[in-house]
Amino acid sequence: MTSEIAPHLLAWYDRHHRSLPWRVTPADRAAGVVNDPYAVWLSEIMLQQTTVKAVRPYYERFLERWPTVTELASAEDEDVMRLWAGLGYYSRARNLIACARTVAGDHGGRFPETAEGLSKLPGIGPYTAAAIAAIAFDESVAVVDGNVERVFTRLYAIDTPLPKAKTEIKARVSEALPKTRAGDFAQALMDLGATICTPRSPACAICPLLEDCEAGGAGNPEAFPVKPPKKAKPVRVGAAFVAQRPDGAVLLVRRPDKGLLGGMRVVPTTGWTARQDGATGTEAAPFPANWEEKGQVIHVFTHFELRLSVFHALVTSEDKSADAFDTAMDARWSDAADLAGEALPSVMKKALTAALPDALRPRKPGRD
DNA sequence: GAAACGTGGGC
DNA sequence: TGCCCAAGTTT
Repeated sequence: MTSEIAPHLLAWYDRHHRSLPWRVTPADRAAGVVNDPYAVWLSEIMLQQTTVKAVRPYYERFLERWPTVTELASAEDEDVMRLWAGLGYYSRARNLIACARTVAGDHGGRFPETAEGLSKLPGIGPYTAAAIAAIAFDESVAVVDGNVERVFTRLYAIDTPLPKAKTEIKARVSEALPKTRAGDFAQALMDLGATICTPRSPACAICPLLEDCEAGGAGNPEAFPVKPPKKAKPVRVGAAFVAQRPDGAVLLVRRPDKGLLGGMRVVPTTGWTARQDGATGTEAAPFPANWEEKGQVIHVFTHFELRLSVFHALVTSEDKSADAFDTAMDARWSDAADLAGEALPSVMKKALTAALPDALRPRKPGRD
């Protein structure tokens, strides 16, 4: 029998859609307002594994600073990393730059209009390609993200563990696709997942798809989706060294493009290997100075917990060694007043604050 | 297919 | 407090 999912869902979406800065409302769309593919792309990249609440201010700042993909393509890499700082998953920012330059350079400043074309661009995988194609170009494609996985495993009580269940989920979404309003359908599914069909305590009583839903009918929606067990999170140990000049400037280096915190600014650190012992003291300092331990920072990454011992030293003119810290790691002194605006990941903001409580205040920190 | 890759918020 | 989670992609 014909699925009633799309009509039920779209009727609900017309009344209850969320208002989001990157979104054209159903009413606007009906009035002929079109989505800006650049805005859709930017929001989709930022929203990967990231909450709407966290994304909103970043999205606004990016769009104001770089209103078009061509302007973003011309941006300095480090300026992009600065504005991305704190949002996490920094390879997204590096891929954002690469993608903008490809679109500007190879596609005349226009995004490809199909999921297939979009998926060839850096940072755009199966989900994002489908989402942009549906939302910006109204291509009729299945847009499957974590929300959609949750909604559909519940609708059909799919108990195959993720990610193996993805094939069946995608097939079910495809057969539920409406003939029109592909973008609204995708966004409606995500809104439903975010506001009604939530991971815990879903609001089945007010769900527009309750009569279509197997798990909802059975009263066990929280049994879905089935996920594989998680692995234990190892602890890693290291040290961070905050070198400061008498004028307050702090020595920063740049992380390599690939890997953890790639392309971001940090103070000199030891490696963060899996070892539990060893170089967490001044013997691992980047150069000799009057290092003093100021505290410890614990920061939890996706796949390990980091315990960082934070050292501080006032570097005088006699400490030539600090200047010898050369361009291989792109080292430079950051003025005290500039520090808060640097491309510092959150873990490094914690470390700096541990050494210098006022270091990241917008105004110049306290004199020495 | 599994592992790497950030962060802040909710309960 | 600690675990889970959020519009995934890349290698």
